[in-house]
Amino acid sequence: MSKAPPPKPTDSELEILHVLWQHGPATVRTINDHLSQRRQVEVGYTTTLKILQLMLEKALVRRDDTDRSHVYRAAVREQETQGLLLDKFVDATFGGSALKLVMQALGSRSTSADELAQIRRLLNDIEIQNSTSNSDDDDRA
Amino acid sequence: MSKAPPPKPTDSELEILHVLWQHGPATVRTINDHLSQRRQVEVGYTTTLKILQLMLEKALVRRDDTDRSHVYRAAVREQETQGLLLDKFVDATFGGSALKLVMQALGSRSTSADELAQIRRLLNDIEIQNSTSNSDDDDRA
DNA sequence: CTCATTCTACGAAATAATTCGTAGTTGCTT
DNA sequence: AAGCAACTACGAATTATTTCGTAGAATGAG
Repeated sequence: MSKAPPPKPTDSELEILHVLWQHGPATVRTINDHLSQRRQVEVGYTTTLKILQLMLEKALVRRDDTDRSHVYRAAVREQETQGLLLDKFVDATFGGSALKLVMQALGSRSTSADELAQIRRLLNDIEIQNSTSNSDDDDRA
Repeated sequence: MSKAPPPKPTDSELEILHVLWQHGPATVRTINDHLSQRRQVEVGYTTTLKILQLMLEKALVRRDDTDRSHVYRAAVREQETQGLLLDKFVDATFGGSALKLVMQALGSRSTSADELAQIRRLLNDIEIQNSTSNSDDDDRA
């Protein structure tokens, strides 16, 4: 019983994870540069450092401190983390209904024909999965 | 230029808004009872009161203080609020891609055939809207 | 070697959210 | 009228997050 699952990252932590997911392992300097670019206001170097140190304690990142400039890398997967956050968000905001979420996401927003097509494809895949895994669940397309 | 848009509600505030959206205007006592039921741990009465007072300042609720027990009601609409929260969430978690959000929501989750059908219907509606509002935008299905 | 630069560690301030205790008021019951 | 119960207002403790300054160690240039 030693493994606590990594906790929900905060907003700042998530921003850093995005950088790591996109660019791979990086030093504080590099991460801070990316962060400063994406923002209107610069981020202090030690701010980024501090957050990374906290993330290390929370096991959201790992670090290689062989060199003087430590190299951090994400310790949680992008999809899993997004899934975790999504679960909480759906519960808090849509009372647990993923359907409502999807309706809201598609409804109040301009979605391109391309995206709609992709979603359609996904729906097909899911229905195929459902019917093959569940032999008698036979709804026609 | 006096109207600031109501700010993003916090988690607790959202929980209270859910109660108000579902049950309509209510006293602190009533709201607190609902909250306590949905939780494993009871919520202190004054905790709920305090949050409602803050929500009043933020203009997330209005209150009728005619009677000694003030009656609170939501001052923001459910759909608009959910849309606001969704926007921020999509930005923070999926880099602004609603598509990724929908894929994740549908993909890593068991969605019933019924829900899938509803989403299909929604997709159809959207495509119809797209093609009728935009005369020359004629993409075949 | 000495100095300037770059790095880590850490303390601490600022802000926000959540929680609850206490004081004081109002209204009802006996 | 006296007392009890319920209500509002408000201060304050607690926790989490974000921010940054400063100290001290390591590195590299001259």
